[in-house]
Amino acid sequence: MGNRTERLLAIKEIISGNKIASQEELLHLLERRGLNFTQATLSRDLKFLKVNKIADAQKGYIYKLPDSIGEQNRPIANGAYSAQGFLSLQFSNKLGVIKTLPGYASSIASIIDRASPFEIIGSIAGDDTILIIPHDNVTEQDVRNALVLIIPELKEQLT
Amino acid sequence: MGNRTERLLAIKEIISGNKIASQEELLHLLERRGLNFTQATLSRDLKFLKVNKIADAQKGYIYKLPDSIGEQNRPIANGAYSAQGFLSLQFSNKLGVIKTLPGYASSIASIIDRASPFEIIGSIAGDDTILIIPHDNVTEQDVRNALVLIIPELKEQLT
DNA sequence: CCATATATTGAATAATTATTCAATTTGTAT
DNA sequence: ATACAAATTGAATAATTATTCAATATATGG
Repeated sequence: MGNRTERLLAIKEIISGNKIASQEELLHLLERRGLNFTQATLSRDLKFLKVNKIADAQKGYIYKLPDSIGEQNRPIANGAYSAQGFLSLQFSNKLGVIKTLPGYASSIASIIDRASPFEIIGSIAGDDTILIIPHDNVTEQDVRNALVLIIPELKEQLT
Repeated sequence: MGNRTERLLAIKEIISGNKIASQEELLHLLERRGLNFTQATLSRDLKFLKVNKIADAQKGYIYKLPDSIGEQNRPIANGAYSAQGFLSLQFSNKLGVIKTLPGYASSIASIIDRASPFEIIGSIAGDDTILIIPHDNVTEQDVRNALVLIIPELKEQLT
Protein backbone atom coordinates (compact mmCIF):
# COMPACT_ATOMS: atom_id res chain seq x y z
CA MET A 1 0.00 0.00 0.00
CA GLY A 2 1.15 3.50 0.76
CA ASN A 3 0.32 4.84 -2.65
CA ARG A 4 -3.40 4.27 -2.69
CA THR A 5 -3.97 6.74 0.10
CA GLU A 6 -2.05 9.44 -1.70
CA ARG A 7 -4.05 8.72 -4.82
CA LEU A 8 -7.40 8.90 -3.05
CA LEU A 9 -6.50 12.22 -1.49
CA ALA A 10 -5.39 13.60 -4.83
CA ILE A 11 -8.63 12.47 -6.44
CA LYS A 12 -10.70 14.20 -3.80
CA GLU A 13 -8.69 17.35 -4.15
CA ILE A 14 -8.87 17.49 -7.92
CA ILE A 15 -12.57 16.71 -8.07
CA SER A 16 -13.45 19.29 -5.48
CA GLY A 17 -11.65 22.03 -7.35
CA ASN A 18 -12.28 21.24 -10.99
CA LYS A 19 -15.06 20.24 -13.31
CA ILE A 20 -14.04 16.77 -14.40
CA ALA A 21 -16.20 15.11 -17.01
CA SER A 22 -14.50 11.75 -17.48
CA GLN A 23 -12.18 9.30 -15.85
CA GLU A 24 -9.68 9.71 -18.63
CA GLU A 25 -9.51 13.43 -18.01
CA LEU A 26 -8.95 12.83 -14.30
CA LEU A 27 -6.37 10.20 -15.08
CA HIS A 28 -4.29 12.72 -17.01
CA LEU A 29 -4.39 15.27 -14.21
CA LEU A 30 -3.25 12.62 -11.77
CA GLU A 31 -0.42 11.61 -14.07
CA ARG A 32 0.85 15.16 -13.98
CA ARG A 33 1.19 14.76 -10.24
CA GLY A 34 3.29 11.70 -10.75
CA LEU A 35 0.49 9.31 -9.92
CA ASN A 36 0.41 6.60 -12.55
CA PHE A 37 -2.21 3.91 -12.72
CA THR A 38 -5.02 2.74 -14.96
CA GLN A 39 -8.63 3.62 -15.60
CA ALA A 40 -9.75 0.38 -13.98
CA THR A 41 -8.25 1.48 -10.70
CA LEU A 42 -9.72 4.93 -11.00
CA SER A 43 -13.18 3.50 -11.56
CA ARG A 44 -12.80 1.51 -8.36
CA ASP A 45 -11.48 4.51 -6.47
CA LEU A 46 -14.39 6.68 -7.48
CA LYS A 47 -16.85 4.12 -6.27
CA PHE A 48 -14.89 3.75 -3.04
CA LEU A 49 -15.05 7.51 -2.48
CA LYS A 50 -18.76 7.50 -3.33
CA VAL A 51 -18.15 10.16 -5.93
CA ASN A 52 -21.32 11.23 -7.76
CA LYS A 53 -21.87 12.36 -11.29
CA ILE A 54 -24.08 15.38 -11.59
CA ALA A 55 -25.55 17.28 -14.51
CA ASP A 56 -23.62 20.41 -15.41
CA ALA A 57 -24.68 23.12 -17.82
CA GLN A 58 -21.29 23.46 -19.50
CA LYS A 59 -19.79 20.00 -19.46
CA GLY A 60 -22.78 17.68 -19.49
CA TYR A 61 -21.91 15.57 -16.49
CA ILE A 62 -19.16 16.15 -13.97
CA TYR A 63 -17.85 14.28 -10.95
CA LYS A 64 -18.72 15.62 -7.54
CA LEU A 65 -17.75 14.57 -4.04
CA PRO A 66 -20.68 13.29 -2.02
CA ASP A 67 -22.54 15.82 0.05
CA SER A 68 -21.53 15.73 3.66
CA ILE A 69 -24.10 14.84 6.27
CA GLY A 70 -23.91 18.43 7.46
CA GLU A 71 -24.93 19.82 4.10
CA GLN A 72 -27.62 17.27 3.56
CA ASN A 73 -29.36 17.66 6.85
CA ARG A 74 -28.67 21.02 8.30
CA PRO A 75 -31.47 22.96 6.74
CA ILE A 76 -34.27 20.41 6.87
CA ALA A 77 -36.99 21.24 9.36
CA ASN A 78 -36.28 19.51 12.63
CA GLY A 79 -32.50 19.90 12.47
CA ALA A 80 -31.99 16.46 13.91
CA TYR A 81 -28.62 16.03 12.28
CA SER A 82 -26.91 19.34 12.85
CA ALA A 83 -23.59 19.16 14.63
CA GLN A 84 -24.82 21.27 17.50
CA GLY A 85 -22.66 21.35 20.59
CA PHE A 86 -19.32 21.30 18.80
CA LEU A 87 -16.61 23.26 20.62
CA SER A 88 -13.14 22.55 19.27
CA LEU A 89 -10.82 20.26 17.40
CA GLN A 90 -7.22 19.64 18.34
CA PHE A 91 -4.60 17.05 17.50
CA SER A 92 -2.27 15.03 19.62
CA ASN A 93 0.08 12.44 18.19
CA LYS A 94 -1.85 12.04 14.95
CA LEU A 95 -5.08 11.58 16.87
CA GLY A 96 -7.88 14.13 16.68
CA VAL A 97 -9.69 15.27 19.77
CA ILE A 98 -13.04 17.02 19.52
CA LYS A 99 -14.49 18.76 22.54
CA THR A 100 -18.24 19.28 22.73
CA LEU A 101 -20.81 20.60 25.13
CA PRO A 102 -21.59 18.00 27.82
CA GLY A 103 -23.72 15.20 26.39
CA TYR A 104 -23.18 16.11 22.73
CA ALA A 105 -20.21 13.91 21.93
CA SER A 106 -22.04 10.79 20.86
CA SER A 107 -24.44 12.60 18.57
CA ILE A 108 -21.63 14.37 16.76
CA ALA A 109 -19.62 11.18 16.61
CA SER A 110 -22.51 9.41 14.96
CA ILE A 111 -22.65 12.12 12.31
CA ILE A 112 -18.98 11.55 11.61
CA ASP A 113 -19.52 7.81 11.50
CA ARG A 114 -22.31 8.19 9.02
CA ALA A 115 -20.26 10.37 6.73
CA SER A 116 -17.31 8.00 7.15
CA PRO A 117 -14.72 9.80 5.02
CA PHE A 118 -11.92 7.42 4.25
CA GLU A 119 -9.45 9.64 6.06
CA ILE A 120 -11.01 8.61 9.34
CA ILE A 121 -10.97 5.00 10.45
CA GLY A 122 -13.33 5.55 13.32
CA SER A 123 -14.15 7.55 16.43
CA ILE A 124 -14.87 6.96 20.06
CA ALA A 125 -17.17 9.28 21.99
CA GLY A 126 -17.44 9.89 25.68
CA ASP A 127 -19.73 12.52 27.13
CA ASP A 128 -18.05 15.68 25.91
CA THR A 129 -15.02 14.35 24.03
CA ILE A 130 -14.55 12.47 20.78
CA LEU A 131 -11.38 10.69 19.79
CA ILE A 132 -10.81 10.64 16.04
CA ILE A 133 -8.61 7.86 14.70
CA PRO A 134 -7.18 8.79 11.30
CA HIS A 135 -6.15 6.45 8.56
CA ASP A 136 -2.42 5.85 8.26
CA ASN A 137 -0.57 8.17 5.91
CA VAL A 138 -3.19 10.85 6.28
CA THR A 139 -2.08 14.20 7.59
CA GLU A 140 -3.65 16.33 10.26
CA GLN A 141 -4.72 18.74 7.56
CA ASP A 142 -6.37 15.97 5.58
CA VAL A 143 -8.43 15.01 8.60
CA ARG A 144 -9.30 18.62 9.19
CA ASN A 145 -10.44 19.04 5.60
CA ALA A 146 -12.60 15.95 5.77
CA LEU A 147 -14.15 17.10 9.02
CA VAL A 148 -14.92 20.59 7.74
CA LEU A 149 -17.27 19.02 5.24
CA ILE A 150 -19.09 17.26 8.02
CA ILE A 151 -18.99 19.94 10.70
CA PRO A 152 -19.32 23.36 9.09
CA GLU A 153 -18.63 24.97 12.46
CA LEU A 154 -15.01 23.95 12.00
CA LYS A 155 -14.56 26.42 9.20
CA GLU A 156 -14.76 29.28 11.64
CA GLN A 157 -12.25 27.70 13.97
CA LEU A 158 -8.63 28.64 13.39
CA THR A 159 -6.98 26.39 15.97
CA MET B 1 -44.66 15.81 -29.77
CA GLY B 2 -47.29 15.07 -27.20
CA ASN B 3 -45.60 11.92 -26.06
CA ARG B 4 -42.32 13.38 -24.89
CA THR B 5 -43.93 15.24 -22.02
CA GLU B 6 -45.66 12.13 -20.78
CA ARG B 7 -42.38 10.27 -20.98
CA LEU B 8 -40.47 12.92 -19.05
CA LEU B 9 -43.06 12.94 -16.30
CA ALA B 10 -42.98 9.15 -16.07
CA ILE B 11 -39.19 9.20 -15.85
CA LYS B 12 -39.26 11.68 -13.01
CA GLU B 13 -41.86 9.68 -11.18
CA ILE B 14 -40.09 6.36 -11.53
CA ILE B 15 -36.69 7.73 -10.58
CA SER B 16 -38.00 9.51 -7.53
CA GLY B 17 -39.61 6.35 -6.19
CA ASN B 18 -37.18 3.61 -7.15
CA LYS B 19 -33.51 2.84 -7.11
CA ILE B 20 -32.67 2.63 -10.78
CA ALA B 21 -29.15 1.60 -11.67
CA SER B 22 -29.19 1.66 -15.45
CA GLN B 23 -30.99 3.10 -18.42
CA GLU B 24 -31.96 -0.35 -19.58
CA GLU B 25 -33.67 -1.04 -16.29
CA LEU B 26 -35.55 2.23 -16.53
CA LEU B 27 -36.43 1.52 -20.11
CA HIS B 28 -38.17 -1.70 -19.12
CA LEU B 29 -40.21 -0.01 -16.42
CA LEU B 30 -41.33 2.60 -18.91
CA GLU B 31 -42.29 -0.07 -21.40
CA ARG B 32 -44.62 -1.55 -18.82
CA ARG B 33 -46.42 1.77 -18.78
CA GLY B 34 -46.88 1.57 -22.51
CA LEU B 35 -44.10 4.04 -23.23
CA ASN B 36 -41.92 2.60 -25.97
CA PHE B 37 -38.74 4.20 -27.19
CA THR B 38 -35.02 3.56 -27.30
CA GLN B 39 -32.06 3.91 -24.99
CA ALA B 40 -30.74 6.77 -27.11
CA THR B 41 -33.80 8.82 -26.33
CA LEU B 42 -33.64 7.94 -22.67
CA SER B 43 -30.05 9.08 -22.47
CA ARG B 44 -31.09 12.42 -23.92
CA ASP B 45 -34.07 12.69 -21.59
CA LEU B 46 -31.96 12.08 -18.50
CA LYS B 47 -29.58 14.83 -19.49
CA PHE B 48 -32.50 17.14 -20.21
CA LEU B 49 -33.94 16.49 -16.76
CA LYS B 50 -30.49 17.00 -15.21
CA VAL B 51 -30.76 13.63 -13.53
CA ASN B 52 -27.71 12.75 -11.44
CA LYS B 53 -26.07 9.45 -10.72
CA ILE B 54 -25.14 8.99 -7.11
CA ALA B 55 -23.29 6.31 -5.20
CA ASP B 56 -25.56 3.87 -3.44
CA ALA B 57 -24.54 1.23 -0.93
CA GLN B 58 -26.72 -1.50 -2.37
CA LYS B 59 -26.78 -0.90 -6.08
CA GLY B 60 -23.49 0.83 -6.80
CA TYR B 61 -24.81 3.85 -8.62
CA ILE B 62 -28.42 4.95 -8.98
CA TYR B 63 -30.19 7.77 -10.77
CA LYS B 64 -31.47 10.65 -8.71
CA LEU B 65 -33.45 13.75 -9.55
CA PRO B 66 -31.47 16.94 -9.06
CA ASP B 67 -31.66 18.52 -5.65
CA SER B 68 -34.09 21.36 -5.52
CA ILE B 69 -32.87 24.80 -4.66
CA GLY B 70 -34.81 24.48 -1.45
CA GLU B 71 -32.94 21.39 -0.32
CA GLN B 72 -29.60 22.69 -1.41
CA ASN B 73 -29.72 26.02 0.28
CA ARG B 74 -32.17 26.04 3.07
CA PRO B 75 -29.92 24.96 5.88
CA ILE B 76 -26.73 26.75 5.00
CA ALA B 77 -25.83 29.56 7.39
CA ASN B 78 -27.34 32.75 6.05
CA GLY B 79 -30.49 31.18 4.60
CA ALA B 80 -30.31 33.51 1.65
CA TYR B 81 -32.24 31.17 -0.61
CA SER B 82 -35.08 30.01 1.55
CA ALA B 83 -38.54 30.53 0.12
CA GLN B 84 -39.55 32.77 2.96
CA GLY B 85 -42.72 34.74 2.48
CA PHE B 86 -44.65 32.08 0.60
CA LEU B 87 -48.37 32.13 1.33
CA SER B 88 -50.39 30.04 -1.11
CA LEU B 89 -50.64 28.39 -4.48
CA GLN B 90 -53.80 28.23 -6.54
CA PHE B 91 -54.67 27.49 -10.12
CA SER B 92 -56.82 29.28 -12.63
CA ASN B 93 -57.19 28.07 -16.20
CA LYS B 94 -54.04 25.96 -16.15
CA LEU B 95 -52.05 28.88 -14.76
CA GLY B 96 -50.57 28.79 -11.29
CA VAL B 97 -50.82 31.75 -8.98
CA ILE B 98 -48.59 32.06 -5.94
CA LYS B 99 -49.36 34.63 -3.29
CA THR B 100 -46.55 35.86 -1.06
CA LEU B 101 -45.99 38.41 1.66
CA PRO B 102 -45.59 41.91 0.19
CA GLY B 103 -42.22 42.26 -1.49
CA TYR B 104 -41.35 38.56 -1.51
CA ALA B 105 -42.64 37.60 -4.95
CA SER B 106 -39.52 38.28 -6.98
CA SER B 107 -37.19 36.44 -4.64
CA ILE B 108 -39.33 33.32 -4.67
CA ALA B 109 -39.76 33.58 -8.42
CA SER B 110 -36.02 33.66 -8.87
CA ILE B 111 -35.71 30.47 -6.86
CA ILE B 112 -38.23 28.84 -9.15
CA ASP B 113 -36.37 30.14 -12.19
CA ARG B 114 -33.12 28.72 -10.96
CA ALA B 115 -34.62 25.30 -10.37
CA SER B 116 -36.37 25.49 -13.73
CA PRO B 117 -38.22 22.18 -13.72
CA PHE B 118 -39.34 21.35 -17.21
CA GLU B 119 -42.99 21.41 -16.12
CA ILE B 120 -42.76 25.18 -15.78
CA ILE B 121 -42.00 27.32 -18.77
CA GLY B 122 -41.51 30.47 -16.77
CA SER B 123 -42.89 32.80 -14.14
CA ILE B 124 -43.68 36.46 -13.75
CA ALA B 125 -43.46 38.17 -10.38
CA GLY B 126 -45.15 41.31 -9.19
CA ASP B 127 -44.84 42.48 -5.59
CA ASP B 128 -46.82 39.79 -3.80
CA THR B 129 -48.00 37.57 -6.65
CA ILE B 130 -46.27 35.17 -9.01
CA LEU B 131 -47.79 33.85 -12.17
CA ILE B 132 -46.60 30.34 -13.07
CA ILE B 133 -46.84 29.37 -16.71
CA PRO B 134 -46.83 25.59 -17.12
CA HIS B 135 -45.66 23.58 -20.06
CA ASP B 136 -48.40 22.29 -22.33
CA ASN B 137 -49.75 18.85 -21.51
CA VAL B 138 -48.68 19.17 -17.91
CA THR B 139 -51.36 18.83 -15.27
CA GLU B 140 -51.99 21.02 -12.28
CA GLN B 141 -50.79 18.18 -10.08
CA ASP B 142 -47.57 17.89 -12.08
CA VAL B 143 -46.85 21.55 -11.51
CA ARG B 144 -47.68 21.18 -7.86
CA ASN B 145 -45.31 18.24 -7.53
CA ALA B 146 -42.51 20.12 -9.21
CA LEU B 147 -43.06 23.13 -6.98
CA VAL B 148 -43.11 21.08 -3.78
CA LEU B 149 -39.52 20.16 -4.47
CA ILE B 150 -38.62 23.81 -4.72
CA ILE B 151 -40.84 25.26 -2.02
CA PRO B 152 -41.09 22.80 0.87
CA GLU B 153 -43.70 25.01 2.50
CA LEU B 154 -46.12 23.77 -0.13
CA LYS B 155 -46.16 20.32 1.37
CA GLU B 156 -48.08 21.62 4.34
CA GLN B 157 -50.61 23.37 2.19
CA LEU B 158 -53.66 21.35 1.26
CA THR B 159 -55.38 23.83 -1.03
C1' DC C 1 10.88 -16.46 8.60
C1' DC C 2 7.21 -19.26 6.23
C1' DA C 3 2.58 -20.14 4.89
C1' DT C 4 -1.72 -18.48 4.07
C1' DA C 5 -5.26 -15.07 3.64
C1' DT C 6 -6.48 -10.36 1.98
C1' DA C 7 -5.90 -6.35 -0.86
C1' DT C 8 -4.46 -3.99 -4.75
C1' DT C 9 -3.78 -3.58 -9.46
C1' DG C 10 -3.48 -3.96 -14.81
C1' DA C 11 -4.91 -5.93 -19.15
C1' DA C 12 -8.53 -7.35 -21.49
C1' DT C 13 -13.16 -7.31 -22.03
C1' DA C 14 -17.99 -6.67 -20.94
C1' DA C 15 -21.49 -3.50 -20.00
C1' DT C 16 -23.32 0.89 -20.18
C1' DT C 17 -24.09 5.46 -21.93
C1' DA C 18 -23.54 9.25 -25.41
C1' DT C 19 -23.37 10.80 -30.07
C1' DT C 20 -23.64 10.84 -35.10
C1' DC C 21 -26.29 10.65 -38.96
C1' DA C 22 -30.38 10.21 -41.43
C1' DA C 23 -35.25 10.15 -41.42
C1' DT C 24 -39.45 11.92 -39.85
C1' DT C 25 -42.40 14.85 -37.54
C1' DT C 26 -43.79 19.25 -35.85
C1' DG C 27 -43.92 24.18 -35.92
C1' DT C 28 -43.79 28.83 -38.48
C1' DA C 29 -44.19 32.11 -41.84
C1' DT C 30 -45.60 33.37 -45.93
C1' DA D 1 -51.86 25.07 -48.11
C1' DT D 2 -46.73 25.24 -49.14
C1' DA D 3 -42.06 25.84 -48.11
C1' DC D 4 -38.66 26.12 -44.80
C1' DA D 5 -36.79 25.74 -40.19
C1' DA D 6 -36.49 23.39 -35.84
C1' DA D 7 -37.25 19.46 -32.93
C1' DT D 8 -37.65 14.57 -32.07
C1' DT D 9 -36.28 10.03 -32.66
C1' DG D 10 -34.03 5.30 -33.92
C1' DA D 11 -30.25 2.59 -35.62
C1' DA D 12 -25.73 2.18 -35.59
C1' DT D 13 -21.67 3.25 -33.54
C1' DA D 14 -18.40 5.66 -30.65
C1' DA D 15 -17.03 6.69 -26.15
C1' DT D 16 -16.97 5.79 -21.49
C1' DT D 17 -17.11 3.06 -17.35
C1' DA D 18 -17.31 -1.38 -14.74
C1' DT D 19 -15.88 -6.04 -14.09
C1' DT D 20 -13.40 -10.40 -14.69
C1' DC D 21 -9.41 -12.82 -14.28
C1' DA D 22 -4.78 -13.39 -13.19
C1' DA D 23 -0.74 -11.63 -11.10
C1' DT D 24 1.54 -9.35 -7.43
C1' DA D 25 2.03 -7.29 -3.23
C1' DT D 26 0.82 -6.76 1.56
C1' DA D 27 -0.74 -8.22 5.96
C1' DT D 28 -1.41 -11.89 9.60
C1' DG D 29 -0.57 -15.94 12.39
C1' DG D 30 2.15 -19.37 13.69
